[in-house]
Amino acid sequence: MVKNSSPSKRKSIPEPTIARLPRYLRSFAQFSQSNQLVISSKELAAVSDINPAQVRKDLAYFGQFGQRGVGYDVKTLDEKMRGILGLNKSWRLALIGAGHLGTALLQYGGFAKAGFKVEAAFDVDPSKVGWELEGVKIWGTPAIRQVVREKKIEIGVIAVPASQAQRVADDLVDAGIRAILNFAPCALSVPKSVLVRGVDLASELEHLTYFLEKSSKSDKTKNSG
Amino acid sequence: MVKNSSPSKRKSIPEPTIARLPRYLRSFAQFSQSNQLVISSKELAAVSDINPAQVRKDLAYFGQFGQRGVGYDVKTLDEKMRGILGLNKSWRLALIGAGHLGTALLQYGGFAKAGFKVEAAFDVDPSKVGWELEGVKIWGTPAIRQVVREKKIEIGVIAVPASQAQRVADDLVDAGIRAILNFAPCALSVPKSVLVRGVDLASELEHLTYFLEKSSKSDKTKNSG
DNA sequence: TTCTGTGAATTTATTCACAGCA
DNA sequence: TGCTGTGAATAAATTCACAGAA
Repeated sequence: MVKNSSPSKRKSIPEPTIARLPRYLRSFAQFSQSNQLVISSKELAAVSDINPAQVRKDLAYFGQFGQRGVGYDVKTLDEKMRGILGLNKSWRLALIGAGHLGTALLQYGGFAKAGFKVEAAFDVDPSKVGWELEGVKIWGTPAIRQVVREKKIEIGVIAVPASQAQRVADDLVDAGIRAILNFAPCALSVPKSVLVRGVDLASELEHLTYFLEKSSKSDKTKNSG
Repeated sequence: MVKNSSPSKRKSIPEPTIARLPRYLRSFAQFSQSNQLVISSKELAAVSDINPAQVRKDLAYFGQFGQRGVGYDVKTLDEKMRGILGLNKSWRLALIGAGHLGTALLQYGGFAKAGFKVEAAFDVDPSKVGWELEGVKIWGTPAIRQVVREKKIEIGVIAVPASQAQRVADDLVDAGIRAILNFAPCALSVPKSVLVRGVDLASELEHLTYFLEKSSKSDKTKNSG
């Protein structure tokens, strides 16, 4: 309906490109640590296990950050990419489910480092309610709507069993959440204005076993053929 | 080099197809529960949020499982897909890192249900060594090589901090592991005979914020234009 | 020279559209 | 009629290959 004419997105960015940006970000951190100020697409490609032309194309979608004959300034590129991923602001998160997975997510430094601030945690277990976990207050699940609304929380992280996930998602949607990261192994139905990203741990293993199974089978074929 | 002529893979299967198989598996479970014996590609597509033609093409890569005018027998399809994903056997897993994430992975029933058996857990913390976690014995990390080899463990799940991940991966490789699922936010360098799949929790959030940031920006554009 | 930025070529994945079977 | 299976058409992503800037 709307013509795509804004200068920041003359062509729409391919999904796989977006998925690669966080990987580049990790690489910049690596290079920064070893005081390397400039990187070439070739180097970046090598550590990210990607084709150099792909790297250049990915970066070029967002502007001309490199210098011909030289490469890319690590710091500049890091800042630009953070801006593109929306990591210049501190996003307000809610964690639903204060079990082991929830605790792992809070402890794991990656969230805070990338500018995510967990504003509240929720759990059904009354013995947990009122306590703090890694400095984050735990509320009962009935409080989700009110607290999420009051604290203007933008992203919900669902770390509850599959049986409870849809109910939690409904509450988050009611409270005006903008995006959900779902660790429960089930699909969620939400209005299409709300972004959902699912991480299914068992799926990842099943993807591995597909290849293991396949290679076992071709070994057998080799012997019998 | 080698001509691809085996009947089970006349054409090589697209990666995205493989990634969708676990999703189909979840859907079959749903339909089985509600005693629906037959599904059409349309129904399967609706719950999986995929195009029906895509569903048919995905399934047809592996054989002709459907019946024209009718649909697919849920039970048959479920069994076939499990076979293709290698889920008919019980895979032997090692969990490295018995912190909150490791515990969450053990507790989360999805692994056992999909036929994964965690044979041993490992941790650097001496106070954990010798104890059991969800019925799985915890060993010290120096035991990785011996235990993995003795128990013929095939898949390693790395749930340790990034700083320790590469060392752990090296030990697993030495012990003859075939695949690694890596939850540490870093790339691992392993021989190419070993499969690695990384799950980066922060990346998933960053993917979400990219879209949130973009929609915020286009809102502003709307007002100023 | 070296390395970026980018059209063109190629490869891969998705969707259409319909023949064929129940 | 209703649905699968699949070539053909389309769309999307990757890679090549080279012009152009430092």
